[in-house]
Amino acid sequence: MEDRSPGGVPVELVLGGGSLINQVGRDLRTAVEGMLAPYGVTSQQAALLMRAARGESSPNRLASHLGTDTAGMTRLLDRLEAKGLVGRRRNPGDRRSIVVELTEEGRALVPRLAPVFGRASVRLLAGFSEEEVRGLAGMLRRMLENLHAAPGPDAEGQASGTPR
Amino acid sequence: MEDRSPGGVPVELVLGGGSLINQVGRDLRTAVEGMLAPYGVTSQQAALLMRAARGESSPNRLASHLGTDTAGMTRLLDRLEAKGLVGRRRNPGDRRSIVVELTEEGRALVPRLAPVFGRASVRLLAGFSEEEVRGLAGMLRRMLENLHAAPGPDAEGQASGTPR
DNA sequence: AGCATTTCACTGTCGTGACAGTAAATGGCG
DNA sequence: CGCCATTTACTGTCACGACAGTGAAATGCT
Repeated sequence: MEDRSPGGVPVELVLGGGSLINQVGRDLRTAVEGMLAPYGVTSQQAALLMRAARGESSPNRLASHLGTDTAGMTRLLDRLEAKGLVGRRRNPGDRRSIVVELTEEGRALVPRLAPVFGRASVRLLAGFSEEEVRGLAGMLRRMLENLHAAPGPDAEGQASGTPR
Repeated sequence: MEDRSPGGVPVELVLGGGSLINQVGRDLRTAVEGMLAPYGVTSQQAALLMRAARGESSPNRLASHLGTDTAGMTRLLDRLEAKGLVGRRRNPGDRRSIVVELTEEGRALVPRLAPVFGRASVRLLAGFSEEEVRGLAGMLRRMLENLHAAPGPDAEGQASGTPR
C-alpha cells in the first residue's frame, strides 16, 4: 500500500530499547516517578489508584487501561494492598472476579496524584503548540493501530475496533 | 473530571504505564521481539549486537546508546555471553574497563538482524508521510530535551509562562 | 442435566530499567 | 610519591511487562 522506501525510515525510532520512542517513554516514566516519590507510589500505582477512584473495579479492565495484563495486575494489587492503599473483595455477582476498592488512605491520596500528571504533561510538552500535541497524539494512535494490525509484512485490511 | 492540564494537554499522553507513548513503545518492542524470536535474541540483545558490530566496544558507551545503565549492561552482556554471542576481554589500556567482542556466532547473526528493524519501522510507520516521520522524530527529541532540562518539581521557566 | 469451552485471577519464569552501594584502577595534585 | 576524587564494571534490590500454565467459576451446547 502507500508504503515508504525502507531506506527513508529512520531506524533509530525503532532500534531496540534505545529507540527514541522507548527512550521518551522511559524518561517520562522516570520523571513522573521522581515527582511521585514524596507520595510513596510509582506511576503505575498512581495510575491505578486514579482509575479505581473513578469507579473501575475489575482487575481485568484496569489492566487494559494500565497497559499490562492480569498477571501484572495481580502483583500491582499485591503491592498496593501491602501499602494499605487498596483492598480486594470477592465479587458476589461473579465469584471468579474481584472488586478493587480504595482504602481511606488510598482515597485520600488520589487528589494529590492528578496534579502530578498534569505537571508532568506540561513539562514534557513545553514549547509544543496545541496543534503539535494533537498531531503527536494522532500519530501515536496510528502507530498503535499499525502495530495491532496484521503482524505480516503485508499488513492490510483490519477494520477498526482495537481490542484494547 | 479534569482530563486536561493547562494548555489543553491530554494527560493520557503521560498517565502511568498506560500512557500513549509508553504503550506505543511497549507494543513496538513486543512486535520487534516477535520478529526476532526466530533468531533467539531480544530487541535489546539485537541492538547491542548491531552496535558492537559497528565498533562500539565499551559497556559504558553501549549502555548509553541502548538506553540503560552499566548495571543493565552487565546483565545484558551476561545473557549474551551465555548464548555465546559475545565475549568479554579486559581492556589492556585501561584495566578498569572491558572490551565487548562478538563471537563468530554473534557476528554471523548481525546481518540478519538489521532487516528486522527495517521491517518493523515500515510497519510502525505505515501510512506516514516522510514529513510526518520527520515531525514525529523532532517532537520526540524535543520531549527528551524537556525531560532532561528541568528536574525540579517546579517546572523551570519553559513555555506556559511559569512564574519564577 | 452433563460436559466442553471460556473467563478470571493467580503463580512461575525471564528480561529489563532504575537506583544504591562496592572494589579495582586511573588521574590529578600537593 | 602518596592521597583523594573519579571512573568502570559489577552486585543486590525493587518494580514492571510478557508469556505459559493453573484451578475455580460461569456459560454454552447438546
